[in-house]
Amino acid sequence: MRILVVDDEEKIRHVIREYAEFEGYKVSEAKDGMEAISKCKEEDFDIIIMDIMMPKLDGFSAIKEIRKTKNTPVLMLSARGEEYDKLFGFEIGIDDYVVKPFSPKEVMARINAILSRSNKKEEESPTEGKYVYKGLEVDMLARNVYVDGVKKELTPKEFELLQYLIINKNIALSREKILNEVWGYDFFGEDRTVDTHVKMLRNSIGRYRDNIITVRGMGYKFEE
Amino acid sequence: MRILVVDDEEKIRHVIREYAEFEGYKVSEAKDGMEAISKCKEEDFDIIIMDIMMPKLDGFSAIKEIRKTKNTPVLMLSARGEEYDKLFGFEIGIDDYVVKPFSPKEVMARINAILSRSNKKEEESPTEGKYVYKGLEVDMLARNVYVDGVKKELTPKEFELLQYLIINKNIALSREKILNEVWGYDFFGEDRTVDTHVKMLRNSIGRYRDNIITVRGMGYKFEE
DNA sequence: CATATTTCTCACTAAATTATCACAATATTG
DNA sequence: CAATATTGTGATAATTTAGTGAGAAATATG
Repeated sequence: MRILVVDDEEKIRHVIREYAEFEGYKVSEAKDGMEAISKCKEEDFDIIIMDIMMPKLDGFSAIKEIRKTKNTPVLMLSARGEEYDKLFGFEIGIDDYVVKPFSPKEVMARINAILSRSNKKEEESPTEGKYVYKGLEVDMLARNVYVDGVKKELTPKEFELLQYLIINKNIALSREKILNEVWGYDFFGEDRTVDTHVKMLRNSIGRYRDNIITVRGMGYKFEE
Repeated sequence: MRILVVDDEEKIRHVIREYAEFEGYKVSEAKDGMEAISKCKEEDFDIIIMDIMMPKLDGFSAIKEIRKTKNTPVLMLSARGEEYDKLFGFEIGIDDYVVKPFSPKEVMARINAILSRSNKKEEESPTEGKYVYKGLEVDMLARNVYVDGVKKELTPKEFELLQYLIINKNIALSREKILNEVWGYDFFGEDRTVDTHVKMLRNSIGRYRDNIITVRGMGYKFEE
């Protein structure tokens, strides 16, 4: 089950993500209406959680646009009072709405309610559990890395980079994509930064350094 | 599974009873807050369905009173608009709510959702019994902590934090997640508060302080 | 309702991490 | 092979993060 959370506040997105992931949903985020539309073009979601007031493009307009091609259920978020009346008069179908500040439990209950109407089943994401390749062991939950039985202390970025490479093992990843996924869309630095972190990561994983392959002209990949 | 339906309208109570009994629940009724309180003293319910506006004692106050001794999940009923704002600002956890007029099916779906969630949680968390690691003994029921045989007096938060870390041992927990689970979703304070409590907890558990590992850029974990 | 305890925030410090740069090394191309 | 493009890497400055003591605020206790 995939959820798209659209809100300009990082904290809101995060809290919904936390709860939704706990219940086994796969969560994507967008920080405004424009981003929501493009994410919906890339991927099919089972439900969209959408704030009304956002920079660039507001929630109503975004839904209007998305609904031209898809019929994804929508749960609206709104600040107290804000647009309250419009919501009910809105000509496009909203499946439910919640007023901020909300309790995450409530939102989850509503998400579950909407989704149970159109039920499906989901898969396990490889982000959890342990990845083991020869003497390289990466515990995604505990955030531990062992090389031939020896625990290695990785910095947060090193770990997240390794995690991302492993999740996408055997796939060549551009620096840009790596920056977007590991650093976040709000990072506006050099793409050579990736190189430096790959260097450090390689140093941290000893003889498995060679499993991080340089893809010339593009970026890197982890190869088994 | 026992349900308590609290509403001053006989018709409402009746329709919920019909549906709930059909699904195998045992249903009790109360027609106002006072009656609800006394019924809860007599018997333990698995869930309470409670209207807000009622004669004698309203739903909020009744829940407040009941929650002093029990932690029964609550599904609130409310007329549209009525007390809407209060519901969200309500300091006592409501598990869900439904706006009248409602469809009985929807109410049943929500009841089932709440109950399956609360059952799950009990199974997953070994909150009962004792946790022993070397000379560290944590009695979850008695809320006692012994370090090498010496009893340590922890503050409530210290204990709950330790308990949560132990229940999730070997899992890296973000500050945010810790706040959500230990402090509750209605806590909107600093996430550095966790740090301070970790500091105090570490001081309280003597040589086992090192088992509470700092996960840089993320939070903490308890490691055996 | 005064006192004690607990909880939370803040400010400061020390330490770790990160990003960038410059240059070296290596690969690619004509 | 020389010229060019691309990646590797050491050094370092800037930034971020966690530990902590002090004290305010909230809560519990008698």
